[in-house]
Amino acid sequence: MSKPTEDELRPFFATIAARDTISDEEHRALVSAMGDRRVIAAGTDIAREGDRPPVSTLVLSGMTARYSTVEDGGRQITGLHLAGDFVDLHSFPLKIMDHSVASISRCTIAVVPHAELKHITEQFPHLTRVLWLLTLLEGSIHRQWLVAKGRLTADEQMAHLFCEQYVKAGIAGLTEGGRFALPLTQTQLGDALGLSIVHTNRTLQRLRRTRAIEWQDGIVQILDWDMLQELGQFDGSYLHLERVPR
Amino acid sequence: MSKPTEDELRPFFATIAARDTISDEEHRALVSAMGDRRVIAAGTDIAREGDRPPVSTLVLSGMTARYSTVEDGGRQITGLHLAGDFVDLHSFPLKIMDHSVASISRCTIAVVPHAELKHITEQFPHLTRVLWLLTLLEGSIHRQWLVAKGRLTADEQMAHLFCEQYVKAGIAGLTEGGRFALPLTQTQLGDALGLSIVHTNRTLQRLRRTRAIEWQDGIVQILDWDMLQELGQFDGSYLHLERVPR
DNA sequence: CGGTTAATTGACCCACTTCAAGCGCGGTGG
DNA sequence: CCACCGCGCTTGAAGTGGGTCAATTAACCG
Repeated sequence: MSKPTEDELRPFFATIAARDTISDEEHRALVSAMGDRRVIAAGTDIAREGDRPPVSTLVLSGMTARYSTVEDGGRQITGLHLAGDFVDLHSFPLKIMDHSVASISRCTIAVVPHAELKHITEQFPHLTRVLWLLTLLEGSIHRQWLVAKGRLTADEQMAHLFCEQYVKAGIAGLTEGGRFALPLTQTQLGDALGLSIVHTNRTLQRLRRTRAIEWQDGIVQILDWDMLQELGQFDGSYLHLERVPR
Repeated sequence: MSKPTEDELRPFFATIAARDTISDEEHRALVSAMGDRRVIAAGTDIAREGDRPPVSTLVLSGMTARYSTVEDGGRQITGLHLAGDFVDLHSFPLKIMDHSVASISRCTIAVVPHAELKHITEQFPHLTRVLWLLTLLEGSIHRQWLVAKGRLTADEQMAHLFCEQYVKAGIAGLTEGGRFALPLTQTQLGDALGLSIVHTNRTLQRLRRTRAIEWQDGIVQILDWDMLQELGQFDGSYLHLERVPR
């Protein structure tokens, strides 16, 4: 149990820096709002539907997913989160979780008490707008997933997801030579795409056969970014990668 | 051209009041932030993808939709908005529109300059959290649509959408005797559900045959709420209808 | 070395799409 | 006044993308 190091917080500040500049004072305010870091095993629920968490969770390393389940036992993953993502920052204004968040791999997380966030909204209006922005990026990604699920084929949708994860990892500084970690099982990938396992497997085989990507042992290697982007009709502008004063 | 009346703003304040209580001072701050009201014809774009709107738009009457288009010309509606909805409040922190918003029926709208919203974030931290909350409800609804699209059948999904629209209209005070306005064409309904027109039509016929709803001339009449809710596996908790201090 | 979980494959089925056509209605221009 | 058009809705028929069921293999693990 200890505060997260500046190094562990780098992906977080990188995701902010990709959209706006914050002052040293704002930076310090965020750092001092952090509670202790914690390591959690793969497959652990971080927050559950119906919870009223007194803290929000920042991912320092590893991958998490938000998901909901339906009556017949089906599961839909509605978001994938890596280091730098404030997975349930929205529980600060919303108060009650309307879905669950779980670790997918072993993760390091830091929690930020809602009382600290409240203090930020009272003392740092610009920083508040930046945090607000972070929660809205989520919504933007949700919309893109909706478009993909509603109007693209499974092949296009899967390519789109790989594009998105690659760009997101890049922002957080977690790519190297076109490689990044995607420690998902095919079942989980299918739950994110809203596809059956069988079809997920076959779609993935087709995608691999295009030689646009490789994916082994939880590591994706981009082989042909242009092709992948075209396959997925990917246009990253919904990720709002412009440094604009907010 | 004139400021919106208190009467026109009632649905807006009702959507807030369903989640939190705001002070008279906060109420006045919102009212005074409003710019002139405007009437726009059906089928008009209010904001377009790529725009950098200097204002956010509040719907006073009528229905609007947010949508994106894909390469083959397909359109996906990612949200439906009625009186009381702040359709592009998220453009305040995000700055750039990542999708378009259009009027579906003839609408009355009011615009709120971003400068006014900025002022609110500087002077009214609690009100800021409430506005933040409003933008997060959007995300919550997006997630629910994702779950429906990914894991429910077309019949379930359509029933779910009718449930959601009914509850949302109720919050805004726009229902009466189980009736509310839903001035969509079947094509638009299909675009919201991510279905073809033909299948939308047939799914709607099946739904009508259950006698859970009637839908004529843009007016929905709920006939059997329990059945509709069950058909759509609808649980409204994602709409966050709890008055909780934020 | 048995047990479990992830990935894979085959076979069959059905929910949803696409293509095509027809109908009713309101609007419009000659 | 009517012929014509476009749009929204509806229906039929045929095709297909993706689901379900079932079984096999491979890797890991205690």
